[in-house]
Amino acid sequence: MDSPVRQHSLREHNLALVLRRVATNPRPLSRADVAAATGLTRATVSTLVDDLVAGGLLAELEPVPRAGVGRPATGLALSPHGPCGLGLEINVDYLAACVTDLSGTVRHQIVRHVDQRDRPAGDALAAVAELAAEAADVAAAEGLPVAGAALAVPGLVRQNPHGGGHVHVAPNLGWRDVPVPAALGALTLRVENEANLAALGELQAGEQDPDVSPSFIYVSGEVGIGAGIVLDGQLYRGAHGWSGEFGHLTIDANGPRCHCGARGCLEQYAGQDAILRAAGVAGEDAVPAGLERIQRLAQAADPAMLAALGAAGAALGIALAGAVNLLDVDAVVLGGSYAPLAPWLRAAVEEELTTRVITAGWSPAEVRASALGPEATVVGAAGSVVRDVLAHPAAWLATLS
Amino acid sequence: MDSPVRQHSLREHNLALVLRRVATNPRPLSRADVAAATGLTRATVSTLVDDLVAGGLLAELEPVPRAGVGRPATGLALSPHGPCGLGLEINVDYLAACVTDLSGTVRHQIVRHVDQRDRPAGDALAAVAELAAEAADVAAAEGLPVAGAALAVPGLVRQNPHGGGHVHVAPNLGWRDVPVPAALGALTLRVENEANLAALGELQAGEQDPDVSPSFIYVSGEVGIGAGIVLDGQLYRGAHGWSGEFGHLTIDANGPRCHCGARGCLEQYAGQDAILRAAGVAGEDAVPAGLERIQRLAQAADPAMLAALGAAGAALGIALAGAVNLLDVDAVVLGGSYAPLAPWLRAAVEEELTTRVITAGWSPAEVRASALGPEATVVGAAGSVVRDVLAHPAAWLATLS
DNA sequence: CGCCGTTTGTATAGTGGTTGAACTTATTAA
DNA sequence: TTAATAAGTTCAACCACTATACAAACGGCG
Repeated sequence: MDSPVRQHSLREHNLALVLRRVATNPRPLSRADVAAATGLTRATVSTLVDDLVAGGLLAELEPVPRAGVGRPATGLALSPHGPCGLGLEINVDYLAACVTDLSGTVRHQIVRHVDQRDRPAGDALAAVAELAAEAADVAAAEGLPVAGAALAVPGLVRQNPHGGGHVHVAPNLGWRDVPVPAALGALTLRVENEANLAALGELQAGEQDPDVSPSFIYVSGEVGIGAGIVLDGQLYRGAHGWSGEFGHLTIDANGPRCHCGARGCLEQYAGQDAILRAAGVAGEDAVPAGLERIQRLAQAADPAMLAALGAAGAALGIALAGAVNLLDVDAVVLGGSYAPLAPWLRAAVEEELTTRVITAGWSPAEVRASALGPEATVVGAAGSVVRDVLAHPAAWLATLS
Repeated sequence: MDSPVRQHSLREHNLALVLRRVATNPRPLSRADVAAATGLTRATVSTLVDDLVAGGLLAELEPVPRAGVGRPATGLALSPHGPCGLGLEINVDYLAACVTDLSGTVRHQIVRHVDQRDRPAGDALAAVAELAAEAADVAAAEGLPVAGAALAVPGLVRQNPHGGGHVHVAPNLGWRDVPVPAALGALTLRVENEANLAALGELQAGEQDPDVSPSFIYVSGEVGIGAGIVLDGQLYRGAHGWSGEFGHLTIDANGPRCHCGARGCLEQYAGQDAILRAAGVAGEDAVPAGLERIQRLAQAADPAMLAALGAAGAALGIALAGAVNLLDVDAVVLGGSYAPLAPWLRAAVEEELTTRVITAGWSPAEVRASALGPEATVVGAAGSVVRDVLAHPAAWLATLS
């Protein structure tokens, strides 16, 4: 932030400005449109667009015959052959990889169902590297250069500045102090918390107007409960990258003991295990287990399960109300396994938000289910790579020459 | 954010860059020092500094005989005759005003003890305008041009973009839907929540290294409990400016009813009235009342009061632990009336933070008492005006010509 | 069918801000 | 007195933008 600004930075900024305009607009824009929207002159936009087209980020479309009089405009859109992002995910019972292009479209996706709990961390990392290589091959076959990779891990992660990092602890994977390499082959690899990347996925899916900066909390209810916090259109990572440890907000100071050592953590009320326990179906070796079990029973209107979900929703609502009071966000997104359960959780969550959020009367926070559902994480991971390219096109162009 | 960047913006940025360097450095810097620190060339720094000196923001000091060889450097420092900020505060039992110069030094301060609870909002605003005029006269007498004014109100405020705003509700003042004018005479007036401005004051007081961006939560325990959130060195205001409604975080979902309509809000455990009640001295017409009463009893080691403060600290700690889990901040600042009570609160707060914050083992959040104490709010208000000038010197220079 | 008006996109000169190198100034060390 | 050193200034060059003029590609109209 404390860097001087030279002529060059100016160009970098304006390249990004033009690219973002085209990227966030649902329909193709002409150079003249971009000029009008950004406030730059048509001449400047032309030279900027030339660079972006030469760098393979933008593509010129066939000039469509325009409605009114005058010379028809050549449409500009994100290049379908531009750099793509590689998203990777390690989770409790599966590994996943996906490739998204510049527009955020998923071009390829692989999910491998493998239980990670009994495996050493090294094996999981090796397996995900294999998956990544597979995905990279697909990208290469489609002629997409890969800009980088992002790996989602359900745990506390310290990111290194130039890729790689360190997983301090991932309780549900049984990981502790696992180093993550800075690169997969030639690709730099960013590690990040699962919920953060899912929140980014949600942000991208919801982005319409380039002038609006949404603020929301994405709650990811997997086996643990995490949250990704988006403030003014930006993912907030925290001072050490450990923001969003939502599962251990206190619901009742004297509540049941949590594995973290404290008492009455949210996870003890709204975690998957807690819901099953509250519904009286824990410990049974019934198939299906976990989320699916909950969903089946809820769909069958099992009274115990409906009550359990109501209680979980209330606890979730109390925690979310605290977060909204603190952060004044517009919306709360129920993600991860909460997304399919949203129909049964929403009422309780909304009730708590209404009574406990002090500003609810003026501008109530919206409660919505994640648009992407459980795929939000991998897609968000891949999207985060693409997002970086779109935000700093000059850096990408520099790698080409 | 979506504005194009012309040559002019470049200069604006670099003017701010140079000014910030000089402002945040404890000792005078030479042009050459600034060039080395910022990465700009000496030539560029020279022209920038010329503008800043001409605009009355920087002053050249007498060239001190330097230690080593070479031409002695002319020191640069913030001008003592530069623009100053006017801070105003309306609180339950007093009005305050203060004037701070560019360096943040308080040049003048007035406190008027008047109970606001029985007065109409208009009267309080008129009285504070009078105070502001008085302070502005003092500034004029000292030859300080006033850059603007900021008014702190203990309530929910909507800011208008160009000054003024609307107080939706300020429960402890008995205000509801009170409009605040956009200007006091010729001065634009910004309205803001009390805790936010106090947090800014704390931020300024703690600023040493220009390359470090602190993140902390400032808890202001006045009659109500508010919080100011500073993330990466920036005050976070929220989507509508309503962040930091700390007093209504839930401590116990089935706890005592709060005047906000919910149950078990933090204010019912750690508010001034709650502490007095818990110590068994509420309702008595003893003198002194309120904070002073609490302080006296605590100093006298009254067992009931010590227990009450311990309980309040624990509740505060639970709420703060939630905030730290969510936001991953470095520090928690006990401000407002919590500052003088910090000796009796700290242990309980720290205990809860240690057990309930999941990352406490890796990087525990620091708990500290506010450096400025109860003056943080007015001083922060005045400082926020100065801060704007320092952050956007070009805007100030433009007003001169 | 040809001309005009309209809009898009490009070319060219001009402007503002930064760089880099040379130069001046002020001081210490020898 | 001279050499070395560092601070600050001057000036040509450069780069990215703006403004203006112009070429290109279309519809509308007589």
